Amino acid sequence: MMNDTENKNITIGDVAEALGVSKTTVSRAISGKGRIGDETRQRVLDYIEANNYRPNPMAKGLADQRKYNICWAIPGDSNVYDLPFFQRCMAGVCEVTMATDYDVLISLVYEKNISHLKRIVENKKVDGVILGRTLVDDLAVKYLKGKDIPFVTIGSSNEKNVIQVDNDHENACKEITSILAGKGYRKLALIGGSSSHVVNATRQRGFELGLRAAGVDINEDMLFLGNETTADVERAVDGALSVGAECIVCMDDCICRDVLLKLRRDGISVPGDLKVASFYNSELLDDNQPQITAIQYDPKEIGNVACTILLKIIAGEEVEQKSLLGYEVLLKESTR
Amino acid sequence: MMNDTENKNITIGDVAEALGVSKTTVSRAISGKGRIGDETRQRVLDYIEANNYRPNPMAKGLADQRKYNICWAIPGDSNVYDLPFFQRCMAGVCEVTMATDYDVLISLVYEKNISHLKRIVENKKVDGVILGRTLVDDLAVKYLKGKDIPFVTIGSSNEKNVIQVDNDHENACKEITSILAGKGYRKLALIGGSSSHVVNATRQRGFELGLRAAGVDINEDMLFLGNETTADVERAVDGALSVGAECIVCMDDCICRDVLLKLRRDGISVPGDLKVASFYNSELLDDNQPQITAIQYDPKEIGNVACTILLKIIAGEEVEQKSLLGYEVLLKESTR
DNA sequence: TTGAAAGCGCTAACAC
DNA sequence: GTGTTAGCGCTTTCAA
Repeated sequence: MMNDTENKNITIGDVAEALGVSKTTVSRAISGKGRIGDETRQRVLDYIEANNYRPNPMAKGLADQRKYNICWAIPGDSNVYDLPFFQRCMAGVCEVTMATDYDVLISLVYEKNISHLKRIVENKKVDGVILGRTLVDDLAVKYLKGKDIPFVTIGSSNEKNVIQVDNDHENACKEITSILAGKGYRKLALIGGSSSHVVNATRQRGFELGLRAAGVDINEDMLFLGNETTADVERAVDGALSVGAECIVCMDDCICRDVLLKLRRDGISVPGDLKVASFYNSELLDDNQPQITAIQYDPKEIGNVACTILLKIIAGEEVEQKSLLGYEVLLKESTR
Repeated sequence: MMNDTENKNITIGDVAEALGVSKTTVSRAISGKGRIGDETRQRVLDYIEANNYRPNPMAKGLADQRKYNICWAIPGDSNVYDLPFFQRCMAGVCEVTMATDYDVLISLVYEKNISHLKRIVENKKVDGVILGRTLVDDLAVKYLKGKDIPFVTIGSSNEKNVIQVDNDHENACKEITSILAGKGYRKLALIGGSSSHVVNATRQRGFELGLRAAGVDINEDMLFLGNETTADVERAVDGALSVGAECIVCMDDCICRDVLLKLRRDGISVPGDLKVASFYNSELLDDNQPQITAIQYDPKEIGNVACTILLKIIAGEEVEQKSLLGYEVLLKESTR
């Protein structure tokens, strides 16, 4: 006898009929909700397994008002979304959903335009949202707070009552800064990026705490912040050199790369003439000779945690307001 | 009078009632299907607009058996998925869906495990699939062919009857190779990666066609293929040098980076002692001094095209079996 | 041109 | 413990 053919669309009704029970019973066997006889449940489960029955998520969603999708929202600006950070983070998110009934829907959001996210939320296509990046004055955060939908942000938000998961940037930056100062490099210049990112403010704070911890006074002239373009960074490098920096601390990998290129072009040797460290490590720095002292995070872990938390919220469980993840300080050649 | 508040869930029934028409009429006004009076349609449309009514996609999907989602399937292997290529491609896909009713669902697929893709397809969560990468003997391709679901592959497939979109790697590689040979570099070594990727075979063919076009005989000893690890590549570089290569042609950006690092460590200067070119350009090579001669593609465009094609198939339109996209040959310092 | 009614496949009161 | 029934919000015959 032929095994079950690739039945087009076997429904809960078919299963019920085949087994001579009601749809409700089948539903109960699957969901585990409601009371049902052990033997009956097993019969149903066996049949389902054997015939590869899959509940239609549309119907289920319609009936129980759930979508079984979450939204992964990342910056749509081309120079941002291709940072490996987001891919890894996303993989972390997917890893978690793979073990559940949930799937991940993508949304590209822009600094001033979150219309796609709005559409997804208003079309009720998702049960929750993970914001892959958080800005200081984040449109998406504000929007989601106004809606009745669970969401978590990756990276810290200044907004109140927002569930967030982040690396412990502050302590990481504090630690690496004080280590550097402890090594005797007391003229540390900080070169930082756009101040519209919460994380940059956090890193700056970590930097200052680190200096203080090492007993070094903070010198405003050594802070070069708000650099957006490569040209800005290059200017900052010149500035740092002109005020006699012994070590340049870069707020992130992109800046550090620009700094290193500039130094190489100018014939300034690292660590010979100048030390360099970065508050964020990535493959952008991997190839550099010498290897760069930097803070190492695990983006995938962030994705994991963010997703786990979101699913908990959706399930109605309580969660921490803020989760801080660990880091590693990699001391390399560039500050030797 | 208060403007309409953020009504929780305004449904087609609410609209119908408010307007004193039937749900059918509202449905027709929205879809454009069926006959309806101009004036009636306009009234409905205006009301919908004013009250920000959004049809529930679950209900719509249930009724018309569509999911209004497509699947974006990418490799789940950590060393692969974070290639900027996939992010950019994905952005291209999203760009297209943003202008439609469709959204994008992510699936991570592995070389030997496509269970997540299967789940998404069997749970009927999507109307079609875009495979971000194609392997020679691709599990996902085989699986999807057996299912009755539209899909397109990015990258070429050897399987028959598969809709595919790809860059014109063969002609690109042929062109750059013959240009190099035409410059007088006749001892060209090719260093290539895993042969389980269709694209690598295509590139090899392009390389050989380019040599032939330039009247250079193909020398098997100059082909270093199937290199998986950095160590493999380094060995290949040694091999290439030992057979007297004047120019190393790298099959992709990753290999090229490894080659460049190795050469730098060995004190071999480019282009002084040896020329280097790459069949694929990316930011991995951007920072290199000298700049590397390479083929430039536009991943985002691939995403655009793949998605457009998939949506056409879903809509029942005819599409080309294979779409080949353009390229640019960047001649830089490294082969000067 | 419009409407009534029957589903799409599933869940959840509420009976039995 | 199991079944009946009434939805979830939308589309689509079929009549009017």
